[in-house]
Amino acid sequence: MNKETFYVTTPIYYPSGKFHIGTAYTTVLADSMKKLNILKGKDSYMLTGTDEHGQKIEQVAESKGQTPKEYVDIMATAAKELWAKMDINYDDFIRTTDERHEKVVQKIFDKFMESGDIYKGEYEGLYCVPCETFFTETQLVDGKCPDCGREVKPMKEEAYFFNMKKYADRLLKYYDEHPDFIKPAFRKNEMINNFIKPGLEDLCVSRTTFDWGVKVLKDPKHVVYVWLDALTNYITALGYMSDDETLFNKYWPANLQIVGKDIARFHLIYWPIFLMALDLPLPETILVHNWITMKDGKMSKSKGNVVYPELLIDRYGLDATRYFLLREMPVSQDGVFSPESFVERFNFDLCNDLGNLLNRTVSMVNKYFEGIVPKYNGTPNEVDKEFEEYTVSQISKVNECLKEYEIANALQEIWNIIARTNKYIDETTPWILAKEEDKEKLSSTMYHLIENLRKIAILIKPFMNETADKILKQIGIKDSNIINWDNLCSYELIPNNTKVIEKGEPLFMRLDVKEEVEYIKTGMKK
RNA sequence: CGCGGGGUGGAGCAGUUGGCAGCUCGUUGGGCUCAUAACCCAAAGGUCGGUAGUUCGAGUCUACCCCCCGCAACCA
Repeated sequence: MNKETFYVTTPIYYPSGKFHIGTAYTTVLADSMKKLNILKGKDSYMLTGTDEHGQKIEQVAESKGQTPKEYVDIMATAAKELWAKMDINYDDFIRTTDERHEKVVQKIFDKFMESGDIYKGEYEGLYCVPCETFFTETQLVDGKCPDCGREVKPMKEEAYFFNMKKYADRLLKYYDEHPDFIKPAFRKNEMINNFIKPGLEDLCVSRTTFDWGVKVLKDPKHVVYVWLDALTNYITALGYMSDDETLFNKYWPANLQIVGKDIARFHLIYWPIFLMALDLPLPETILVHNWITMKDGKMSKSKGNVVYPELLIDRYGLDATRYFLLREMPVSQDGVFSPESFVERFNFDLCNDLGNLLNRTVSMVNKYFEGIVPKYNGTPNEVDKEFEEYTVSQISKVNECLKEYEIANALQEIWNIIARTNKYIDETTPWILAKEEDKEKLSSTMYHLIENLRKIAILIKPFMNETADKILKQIGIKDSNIINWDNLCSYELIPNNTKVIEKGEPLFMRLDVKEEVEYIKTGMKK
């Protein structure tokens, strides 16, 4: 009943087009953290969703001859299909067009009006009449509208503003007192130097130039403008200010909110301030990750270098795709996607190191012990002892990385265990032990190999669930009590008479580099 | 102009509190046969962007400079 809780969120994605691997990355990251915390025995909850309001959606829908609602319904369905395909274990999918969300946004807006945090003012900007859009000076291309290239002119419109200035000092103090609030830490300096120190500007929270949004109850010609609508999803989804606040009371504040660097500012400044204004606790950690880029820079449709997750999943499987994304993206730096690196990681890490380790181990247990894993006999020799010590120390390294949400490093440390386990086979040379009929040593070696495979399976389970289960199945481990994070370090858990599968099945089949690189390149151009 | 990130053997990257420069891939040579032509070992290869300084000692600290990427405010 009183299990520790873990609440993780992704951003709500803006469905102005198909989701690419960047979006998939964020979601996989969140999903992995949820799965990890389930393995740790926590009551875990994950939220994702879509941000469906705004002028751009209105325009995209119109260009397709659909109403905004028709359009976002299609996109939300597509998103859910993708997450199902990617084994994303979310608990709730919030849409900003959900009634439960809209009603609470209106309540929050009213509350801020009453408290004086929101006031009526005038929004001044450069307006492109044909596009019906405001732009900032820096957005303009040669002083003209970036969309249509026509002249823009200064315009004013009535708008509501949120008083950000008032909270600037409190925010700085909060940053200072909560070093884990922002990860990686350099993002904090970026926010302070660029936005807070020069003086926060108040945020425009309503517009009158378009309709596709949440109506302001007390002034219906206004719709709530983007961030107040979007950011509050993290609490409206939990039922905050609704008739039933059970989930909210249980899971808020969030333990981890994952965002891309493009929306860092909104989550690191405006979001905490909104929460302060509501007198709510702030999330424990907001993790800002960088982007997946291509060799020629950012992914963009015009460059024809966009990679969609389906391309990789359909041909190479979900786990290979998830592994690549998590392994190749160092959260605090941009990671480069290339077909070559994808295929190489697949072959080296998945086939040669992991797949082959399982295969040779299963084969030996069958050959030398009729498939029955021998009993544990401690560490009868130095080699076994050193092997156990190494593995256990690696596991604590993995935990350290995960604590800091350095997932790529965590995977690297896990793969070090895999490499060390392969090396252990060469150190112990079971084929020679078999010839010499040194049953004691041979038993210990086989037991240690199986035990390490159990550990490896658990370690990768949050990231590659299906592969982990395949490994456990092949080494004959069924008892869920020995498949959890807490007893990861123990070496005494393989039950007597555990029997490995008779004929090992390859986890991953190696790829022809040339052929597959070509395949991915072709797929990227489509 | 400002702010943030980065500049480490052929490629991609690690290098917390300053102390013989590491990893993966590639190259070369060797070993093994349990295994998915997989696995293991070894070697070659770096004046750690530049200059000056602090120090017994700096990739790691200080100052200045050069180059690359991103951000620059209401654009999801």
